[in-house]
Amino acid sequence: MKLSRSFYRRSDVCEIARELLGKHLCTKLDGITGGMIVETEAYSWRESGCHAFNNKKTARNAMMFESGGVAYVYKCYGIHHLINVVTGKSESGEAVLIRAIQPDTGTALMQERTGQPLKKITAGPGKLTKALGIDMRFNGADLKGDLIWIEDKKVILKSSQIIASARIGIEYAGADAKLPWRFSI
DNA sequence: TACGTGATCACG
DNA sequence: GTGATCACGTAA
Repeated sequence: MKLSRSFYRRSDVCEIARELLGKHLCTKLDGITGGMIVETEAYSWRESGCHAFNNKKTARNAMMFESGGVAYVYKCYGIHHLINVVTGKSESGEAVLIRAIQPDTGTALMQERTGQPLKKITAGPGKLTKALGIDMRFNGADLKGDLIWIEDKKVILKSSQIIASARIGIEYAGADAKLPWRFSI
């Protein structure tokens, strides 16, 4: 079952980031590919690690201000596509970065796209987008559509299985870089 | 550890 | 227009 819009439109982005663990991110291009989400990070306009810090809207981050339930895709270091799930109400400027998945659907296609051993796909945010075929076409895509969606397969996680830690790659954010807004299984 | 990489944004 | 910067990946 695909996650509902009301799941995404809640106000606590950290809670949503935590609850996305164990859900399944899927895309459909040549075929369906997907896997279980095992690592996420929360971002909010209130802190300096976020593209939407201070509610500053730019061409790149505009999708972060849509109402929850769409994808925000951007290119990092000119090379890698990164995907976020936009959360909250319209104009709230919050999103969850998907950092890693555990592939389980369409694995042959994912290997073909990445040319990598399957387990390496779990390793980082730029690699999972390549495996799932995600590029700028996905920016703004509706997560209840047929191109990309997140499915609840009723995986039950104990709270002891979830680790909260500091987010990766945002040293420039000063004190906000230390917020424990990264969640992993 | 270090560096390639090019889009993006704040400045004129 | 231009230059500094960057939510990464890879090799070593």
